[in-house]
Amino acid sequence: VTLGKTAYVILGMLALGARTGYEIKGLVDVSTRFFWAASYGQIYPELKRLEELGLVRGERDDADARRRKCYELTPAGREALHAWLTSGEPPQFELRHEGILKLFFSDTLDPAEQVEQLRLMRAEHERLADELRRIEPRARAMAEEQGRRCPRRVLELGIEYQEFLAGWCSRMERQLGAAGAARGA
Amino acid sequence: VTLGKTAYVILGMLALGARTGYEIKGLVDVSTRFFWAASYGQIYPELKRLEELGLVRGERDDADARRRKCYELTPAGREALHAWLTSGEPPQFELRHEGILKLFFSDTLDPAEQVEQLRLMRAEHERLADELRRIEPRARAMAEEQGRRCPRRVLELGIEYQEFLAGWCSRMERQLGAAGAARGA
DNA sequence: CTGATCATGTAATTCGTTACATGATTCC
DNA sequence: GGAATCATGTAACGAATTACATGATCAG
Repeated sequence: VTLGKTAYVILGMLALGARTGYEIKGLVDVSTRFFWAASYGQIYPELKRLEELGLVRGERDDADARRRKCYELTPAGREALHAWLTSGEPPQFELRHEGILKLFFSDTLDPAEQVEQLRLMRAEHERLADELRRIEPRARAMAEEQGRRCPRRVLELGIEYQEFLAGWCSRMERQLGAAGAARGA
Repeated sequence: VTLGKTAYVILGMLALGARTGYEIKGLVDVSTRFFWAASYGQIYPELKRLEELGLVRGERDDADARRRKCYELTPAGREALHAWLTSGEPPQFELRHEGILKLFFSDTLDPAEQVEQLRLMRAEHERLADELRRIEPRARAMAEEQGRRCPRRVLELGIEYQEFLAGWCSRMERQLGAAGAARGA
């Protein structure tokens, strides 16, 4: 039985201290979401499946007013997580970017229209960069209080990544703007 | 009826001169694949659907030794493509990156193991950058012979993109390597 | 004649999102 | 009491990959 990558998101979040499906989803939404998203529709069934596989153990505490089910990693789960973290396979990588796709086919557009699409794409990446920057305090706290540096490192990569794409758009806008102006003059 | 993004890949490739499903797939594999992939399992059914919608017209020529079906854009198809290219919605963007995901959870690994994972991730992005560079002559030819500049622009973005990620890994490897050496000394 | 490439398609499966259903608790 | 949030789950759907099936043509 091979686990999907999303299973490791769950195992990883449990290792970071999340206990319920709800908490996992909450953490994902302020961290891995930007390079690996997950929805309730995946998380709850996958938790059940991981329990059947013996990688997590779930317990419903009757004393708990919220009728939540708290999970924790089993030794086997911890092992599976570590095995994945150190496995030698080239990591899966997949991008779907509608903005770049449009750009690819944009030779029939006039420069002004192309610039407009670039602006739209840049706005989106700037928005994402902002969203990430708003998370920074949380990541900094985690690094300082718990000594967990990786989430912050990855967050910083995320910000640079969004800025890289926004910056490329910006440069391209200037280039096309100059070309358009030259033609117009 | 709203079209999926992959429908626009097909419309766009037909606009660029591809005629059959096979040719579309071939072009996708040396161009958009890196930011929007498509398989036969999508292309052929989608071509049929686009024909029913009147956006493409397909013809099977009996004189053709290969029993292929040649498609072309209808005016409605050209319009749909142009409407999408100029639409004001923020472009869809989705990334699934296992390497970054691993990194996020890597606080339990020792520096040497972390560096090893970074090397793996960097190797992958360097490989992709190379793959893209091998396509460049094709894109340059298209720009010079047909005046289509967008594919080349996008290819250059693709190369810079892969190099950006490889470069980040490289920097991080050095950082962790230095930290590990300091600890070891 | 044989392997590579051209060529079209379908079926099964996997992965993931969205929407829905339900209800408790906490804060104001 | 009412809104926000906590909390768990399922069902329907959609998007995409993979594997399979089939066969023609072309280059050596």
